[in-house]
Amino acid sequence: MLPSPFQRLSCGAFFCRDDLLSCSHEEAAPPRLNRFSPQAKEYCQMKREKIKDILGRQVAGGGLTAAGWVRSARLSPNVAFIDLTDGSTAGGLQIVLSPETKNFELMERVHTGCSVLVEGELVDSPGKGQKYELQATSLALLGEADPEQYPIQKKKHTMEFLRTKAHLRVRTNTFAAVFRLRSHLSQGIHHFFRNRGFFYVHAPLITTSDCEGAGQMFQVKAPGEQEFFGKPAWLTVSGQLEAELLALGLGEVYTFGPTFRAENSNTPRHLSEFWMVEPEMAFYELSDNMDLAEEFIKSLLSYMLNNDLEDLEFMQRWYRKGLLEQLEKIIERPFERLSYTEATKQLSASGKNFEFPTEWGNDIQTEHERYLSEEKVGGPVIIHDYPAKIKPFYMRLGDDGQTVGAMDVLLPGIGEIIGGSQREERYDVLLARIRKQGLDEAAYQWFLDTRRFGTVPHSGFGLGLERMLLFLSGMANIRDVIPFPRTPGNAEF
RNA sequence: UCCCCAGUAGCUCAGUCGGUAGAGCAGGUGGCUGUUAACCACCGUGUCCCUGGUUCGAGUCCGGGCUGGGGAGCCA
Repeated sequence: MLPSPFQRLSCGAFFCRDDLLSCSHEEAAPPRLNRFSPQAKEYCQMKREKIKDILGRQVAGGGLTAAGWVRSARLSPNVAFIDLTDGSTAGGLQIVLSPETKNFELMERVHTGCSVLVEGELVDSPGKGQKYELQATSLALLGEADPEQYPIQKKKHTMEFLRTKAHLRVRTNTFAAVFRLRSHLSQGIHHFFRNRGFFYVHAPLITTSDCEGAGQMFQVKAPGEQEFFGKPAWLTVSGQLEAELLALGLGEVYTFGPTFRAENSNTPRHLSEFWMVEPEMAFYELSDNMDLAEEFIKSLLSYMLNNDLEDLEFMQRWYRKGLLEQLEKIIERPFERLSYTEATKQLSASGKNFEFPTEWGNDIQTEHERYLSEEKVGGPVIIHDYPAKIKPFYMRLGDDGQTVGAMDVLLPGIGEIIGGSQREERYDVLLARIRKQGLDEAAYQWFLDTRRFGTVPHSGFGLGLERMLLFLSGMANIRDVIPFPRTPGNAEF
């Protein structure tokens, strides 16, 4: 464990060891208090309380200790204010200091970005904008932030600028809210599947199956000439194939983890490293798959409204008007379902002057998706049963011999959020499709084995975590809903 | 990868006809008993993205490049 200048006492308060701050690692000596907090001993009277809990109190009154980062500070001779946040909640705690506050003079060094520890009494706030405020009895400055150098100012910054400060942007209201939403969304995913008896399985991230169906892959190499795994290996683009193996034994499973695409995609909706949820279910046909996908999205939105309404309200206020209403509408209404064939007919009949052709056999383009989900339906749309020739080998061939049991869920403003299919469970048909698409059947022997031995109908889909988060946060760029985005030419932090 | 747009102070931007740059915010100093985008006064701030060219003279015009953004493709 690294020596830290900050030590946490059993009471929960912090103090600073200046022997560690000055890097003279004296042993055994009783820890001396840091110059910023000569009175820190007294903070051991009380445990530090999270601002979320403080603001959630039924009534004011009583002493407490709060610690966090200064969002803004205002100082006059006889009164000073700190807007304090500790990440626990969207709101800040209003700290009021007076010359009677111990170490009031430290306020001259308290600026946006500083970390402080404050002891005081919680009172009803006479000011506007907050219910409670903390009347500080003492102040400790844990970490200064030179206002001439600290890049985050108490004003609006552009997302582009904050992206270059990804190590500090979590200290803004927006990014703290987004990352709390991200955490809740992840929890909501596990919640949904656990309630339905699905098992959480872990697919490998390193794979030796070239061509998992989706685009370019990152190659994995160890130092030296030899192939570390005995053959070329790559980072996975999907856990689907392995999830299928596990579903054909466990019944209903899901993976949830990072996945990697080496595509040179430069858009607000693509990452080189992103997180994907991939349920895979035995004994599910395509309609069951679509039912599950619809329930899944609705359940996630409900979960978020029930568990992190505050951050959603923040995002609605600053980033997307009408966000909550939009989410509630989606929960209430059935998703529109359209076969690919019907969809192309509607596109052709729309009277729109599309750039790309809408004849049967062509892929659905972004402009088509937007028309269907934003104009025609005005809500989520599921397109199913696509032409076989534009879809991968593992999708189940329909009785017509022309279509496969694929389905995409489109969300307004986002486009494709889910892609899935019923899997081809018939050995002969699957083998024929592998051969037809020019793939190496030997590399898929283990995959084919599941169809040779005890095969059953099964289905699954993949949902992009960041796209879901984009949708429910109202953020515009996918690079702003993952803490440290990886995109072509960019892997800082 | 293709198309379009942008790059000027710490941040957001303006900069006219080619004549060597200036606003707001942030910051500093002083003032102010309650602010919450605080307020009032004063102060400072520049590789005008890089590179080559045209010109007496380039932030401004032209070529090449880099970075960022938007759109498209690929996809989740």
